[in-house]
Formats: sequence, C-alpha cells, structure tokens
Amino acid sequence: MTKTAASENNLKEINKKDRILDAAEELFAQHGYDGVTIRQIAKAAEVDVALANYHFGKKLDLFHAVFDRRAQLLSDTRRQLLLSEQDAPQTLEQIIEAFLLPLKMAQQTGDAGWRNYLALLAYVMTSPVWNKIMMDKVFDKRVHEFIEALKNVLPNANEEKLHWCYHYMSGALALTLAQTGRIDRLSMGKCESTDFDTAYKLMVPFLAEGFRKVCG
Amino acid sequence: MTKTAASENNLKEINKKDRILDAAEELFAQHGYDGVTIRQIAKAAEVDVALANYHFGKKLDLFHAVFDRRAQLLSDTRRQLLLSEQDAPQTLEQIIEAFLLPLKMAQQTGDAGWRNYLALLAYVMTSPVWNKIMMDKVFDKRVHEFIEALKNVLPNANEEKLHWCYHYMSGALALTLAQTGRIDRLSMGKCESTDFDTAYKLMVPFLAEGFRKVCG
DNA sequence: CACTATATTCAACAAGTGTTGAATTTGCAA
DNA sequence: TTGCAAATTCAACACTTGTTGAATATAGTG
Repeated sequence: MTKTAASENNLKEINKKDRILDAAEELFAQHGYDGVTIRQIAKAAEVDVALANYHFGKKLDLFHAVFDRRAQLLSDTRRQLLLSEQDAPQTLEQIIEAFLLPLKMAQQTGDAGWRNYLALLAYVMTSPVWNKIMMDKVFDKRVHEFIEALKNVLPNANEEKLHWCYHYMSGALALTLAQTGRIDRLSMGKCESTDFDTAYKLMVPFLAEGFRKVCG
Repeated sequence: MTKTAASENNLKEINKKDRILDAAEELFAQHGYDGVTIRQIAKAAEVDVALANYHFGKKLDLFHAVFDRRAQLLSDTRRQLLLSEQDAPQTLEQIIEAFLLPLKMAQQTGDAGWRNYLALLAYVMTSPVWNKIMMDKVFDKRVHEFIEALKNVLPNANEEKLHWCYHYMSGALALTLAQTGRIDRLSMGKCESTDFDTAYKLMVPFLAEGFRKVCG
C-alpha cells in the first residue's frame, strides 16, 4: 500500500522517511537528478528540508537510495524467473519475456510507485553519466546470464551481433519505461505510454523475430 | 570544418558565437539541461559568461538554439531520402533505412559535433519533459510520413500495432544515439557505442523482421 | 580620421542551492 | 512520572545560480 508522494490522497500515516523516497523517486524520474532540488522533494513529501539530509545524507546518497530500493528486488525476480524454467527447454520468446519482466511487474501491481521507478530506470539507462555509475553494480550479472541463455537457443550467433541485438532490445525497453507520452500524441490517443500490457505483448514477438533474423 | 568545443585543438578562429553553441551542445548532451551551468558552457567555449546571454538570451533559448540548429537539416534530409525513391516501389528495409538516417549521417561525416548532437537528440527523445516540448515541433511531420509509407508495404497492419512497432524502433535508435558506453562494457570491448556503422547495418534487418512479424 | 553599431568584458544583483548545528519535539523503556 | 535516544524543526551558513546594465573594445563605413 504505497502512495504517490506528490499526490494528495489521504494515506499520510506512512513514514516520513518513505514519503521522502517516494517523492524523490517521482521527481527524479520526471526531471532528472539535477532538475530537482531537495527543497522540492521535501515540499512534495510535506516534510522539512533538513529531514532528507538527516535520513539519507547528501543529495547523491538519496539518489542512490531511491535507485537501490527496488533495483535489487527487480534483479532477484529476474533471476528467479530464469532459473525456475531452467530445466525445461526454453524458447527464445520465454527468455525475452523474462527480460521484459519490469513491464509485467508494473502492469500487474498497478502501483504508481513502480511506474515512477521504471521511468527513473529509463533515465539512468539512457544517461551516459548515470548509466556508467549505476547500471553495472546491480544489473550486469543478470544481463550476462541472459546473453548466455540466448546463446543456447541461437547457437550460430556470434558475440558481437548478440550484443547489438540485446542493445536494441534494451533501447526499446528503455523508451517504453520512460513513458514520455509521445506515442499517445503521435497515435492521437490510439496508444498509451502507460499501457504496459500491450507494450509487453507486442514487444516479445517483435524482438524475437529480430533476434532470429540477425543471430539465426 | 566544425570543432569540438571542449577539446583543445588549435582551430580557434571560428566565431565565439559558434563556440558557445558547440560547447553547449556537448555539455547539454552529456549532462542534460539542468546539469549544465552557463558558466560551464562559457568556460568550455573560452568566452565570458555574459556573452552567451548577449547572443542567445536566456538559458532556455540557448538550449532551443542548440537543438534547432541541426534539427531542421536532419528533418529535411529525411524527407529528401524518402521522396527521392518515391516512384520506385519501396521495400520495408528501405523505409527503415531512411528513418535511421541520423546514424548514417554521423557515421559519414565523422564529425564530433554531429555525434554530440545525436546524443542530445537521444536526451530529448527519452525525457518526458523535453520530448513533449521539443520533438513535436520539427519531427512529427516526418514520422507521420513514415507511418504512412509503412502502411503501403504492410497493408494488413492496424494503426495501433504500427505505432507500437515504430515506438520500439524509436527506442532502439534513441539508445544508440545516446552512446552510453554500456554496450562497450557489457561486451568487454567487442562492440563500441560510437560504431554507428555496425549499429546501422544490424539494426535494419532486426527491425524489419520485427515489423513483419507484428504487422505482417 | 571620426562615427557608429556590434561584440565583448566587468562587476554585481537577487534568488536559490546543498548542507549543517543547535534547538525542539516525539516515542518509548524503565 | 523520568530519562534518553530518535525524529523533526528552525535558522542560518557559504556558495552558486541566471541575469543584467554599464563600461570597454572591436570592426566596418563615411
């Protein structure tokens, strides 16, 4: 039962500490690290400015705290999903599905907090600076496991093509997580950025065929 | 004969005004709008702080000036590329190639200025805030033209699937333009973020097959 | 040369930044 | 209750931010 920090629903019984995390999550996701001030976060969380510092230290530490909070859970769930079907012969589609888990996750929980976090993840994925600092520490192991899994179902693929295809997949995923609203505008409302359900369903076959063509 | 502003080659005869644009382009692309101060830009351009304001007005105006400088040229070239082959029956691959032109462009010129601009474009594409403000004004027409062109070669596709597939393509493109360096680290040097040549060559068949699968 | 418009520098402003230390309140155990 | 540690507020600091107006330099024209 989390809550969007910047919204004014009446579930204010939760921790001020958590309110700060929620508010920071939403604001960082929308405006980036430098686009948000601690005072804005404090205001959105309805909390004193100094409290963020008391709980999380410096601004950069708060950013890391926000990112790490759900990163580990995401990474762990991904591994579970992969290992649970390890004995069964996996199809290319199943492997990709496991990697697109974040979409499924946000879609199932329907939680605004998770939606915000995924936008933050997209921000980190696409930023040259933050990508280098934040992505490697948690997600690298899972990515290598997935590349290995892909090798099994695409035995003729060479390493370079495999990595480029993974890169394309990662890009399609990142832009989806970002929820920029552009697809809404371009399609004149026929598609919605937040419709992770459809995004997930169409993305799997789209990517699978691409992999087969280039790495088959 | 442009020049990277933050680098120290000896081609300093060019305009201070242009030096500001070049420096801003590089810094905005790397750290985002809020991550860069006018003083940093001025320092990189070896120019007084007030000069940026004199030439371009407010910081936001400078940002727009940087973005617009190459946007129109990019959009125009795209249309040329599409119309030049209008009479000949186009294949799906040709249409996608036209859309991935930015890659080809930077790859052919080998210009650092263009590489910086493409990273800036990726920043705007993936940011919820900037996307809404900046993308529509220049690129929308071209996108609609491309969607129409796709309908011709994929007559059975419905509008919604078409837009989602375009969205995946856009994501793969954006992450490539961003040059985050992640593919370099994940592949342990086997791939390079700045290798637009390979990125382009593999991306076309990858995307084309995805389109065929979902919209065929 | 003088004249003028443009380009560039200098110094400074008001507002906002992250951060801190001391004071105050709160929650909880004894 | 009292005592104590954690949580929270208050006020302020040193510094940086974007922006501006006046002063100076530069370049081109008559």
